Amino acid sequence: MSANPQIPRELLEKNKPQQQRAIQTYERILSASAELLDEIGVERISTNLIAERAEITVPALYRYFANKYAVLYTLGARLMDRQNEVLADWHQSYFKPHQLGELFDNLDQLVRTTYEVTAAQQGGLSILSAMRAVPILQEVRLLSHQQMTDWMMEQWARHFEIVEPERLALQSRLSMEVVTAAVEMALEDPQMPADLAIEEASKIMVLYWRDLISNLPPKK
Amino acid sequence: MSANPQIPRELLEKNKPQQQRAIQTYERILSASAELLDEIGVERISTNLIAERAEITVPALYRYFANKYAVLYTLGARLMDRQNEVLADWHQSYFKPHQLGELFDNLDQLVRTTYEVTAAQQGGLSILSAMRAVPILQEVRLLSHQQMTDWMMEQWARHFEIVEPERLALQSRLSMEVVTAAVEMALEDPQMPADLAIEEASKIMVLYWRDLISNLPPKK
DNA sequence: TGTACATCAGTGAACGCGCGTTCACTGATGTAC
DNA sequence: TGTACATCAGTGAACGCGCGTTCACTGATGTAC
Repeated sequence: MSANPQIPRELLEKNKPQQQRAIQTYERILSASAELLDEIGVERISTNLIAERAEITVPALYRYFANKYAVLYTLGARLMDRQNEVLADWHQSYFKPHQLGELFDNLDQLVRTTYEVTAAQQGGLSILSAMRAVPILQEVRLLSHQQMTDWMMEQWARHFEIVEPERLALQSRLSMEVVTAAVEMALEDPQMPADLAIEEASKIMVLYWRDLISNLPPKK
Repeated sequence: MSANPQIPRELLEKNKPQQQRAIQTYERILSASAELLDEIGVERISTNLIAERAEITVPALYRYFANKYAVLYTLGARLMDRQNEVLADWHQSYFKPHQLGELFDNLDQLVRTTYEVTAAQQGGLSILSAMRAVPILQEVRLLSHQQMTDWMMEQWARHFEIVEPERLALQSRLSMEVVTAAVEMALEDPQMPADLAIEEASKIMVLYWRDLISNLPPKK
């Protein structure tokens, strides 16, 4: 999990679970929290309810987490890490500077996998919205997106002459937000046809990035 | 304010403020709530804090609102209405079936005005995130977006032969989400250059909608 | 293999506090004649 | 213009409850010899 120096210390873990039994307890806390986030939202969740759902007592929760927000932080960081891993893997597979067509042909895979990873994480959508709604958690998402933007910039700068780095940074960042928005839209509205949403989001991204490279000189 | 039949009755208003003094109280409640949402988030806000900030007693709040969520609902509905009004006005001004170039030339105005309306509403960003995070409020945003999607569809269907209505519906809906995502991104990250974000979001929309009409037959 | 000890994991009971909401009320404003 | 009455607006005090967190503890697991 990404241990970032800019995250307040009280959100980080207290005792790490060491024995088998403890790891199970730890995971049950996270899993119960994810369930409750979906059911009642971040605004009604409580350590009492989490402990009850996880079938432990409250002080057991405080053995591994400094407070309520540390639990939510851990869920959030996990989801961010998974989403970022999807992006990095995809880049690894399809970013070939002399054959950018490959990138575009497989953009839908990136969107689809991001969707699937988020859908697969218990309470994924609720975790995302909790990260936006709770001030102390807002930085988690922000930092994660900023880091990924920087990373993407590097990939491009390695092979192309970047004329307007600020604009490329924004394009990268905005792309992450657009994909996330499409995924959230597909997940939150039960009537929404997910496949079509993924398809259309991919189309947007292809148009947007094709437009960029149409005037991007390769590095001499 | 949009009085929608699908919104639970307990969110709707109790006594409407009638006298001058009462209207002031009512507005002070909303304004205090918006401030607190920004400062501590939806998860820590309480009727006690709202009343204190608004310099009234708690039962005065309960005169006009059935409960805590009704206050948040009112803030949310106001913001949605303003955003929707921006979209409708803009359509009114620039949607000319035989000169679609006008639409594209002025797309940045739509994004910019949406940004400004959201930035101008006290606590705008926090209200948006609260609507996503609290289950009972989720429907407000969803219904509002669905209604606006339908309305947009109508505008297009009046002048063009819609071959794939489901896809156009999704394109309309996704466009709203993308613009909202860009606006939220610009508002939530203090380092973000808002102008550039607006510019890029507009570019995405132009590319996306140009691509659509390039193969859209006019109505015979 | 047994046992003494150290460390890890989880519990029972309690705390003070702020929460959302309601009640019976007083005070302010508007209106009919 | 005055006054009696109706309606609107806001208050003081109280309620029971679940909240987040901590304490001193018992029990389970691992390890050294």
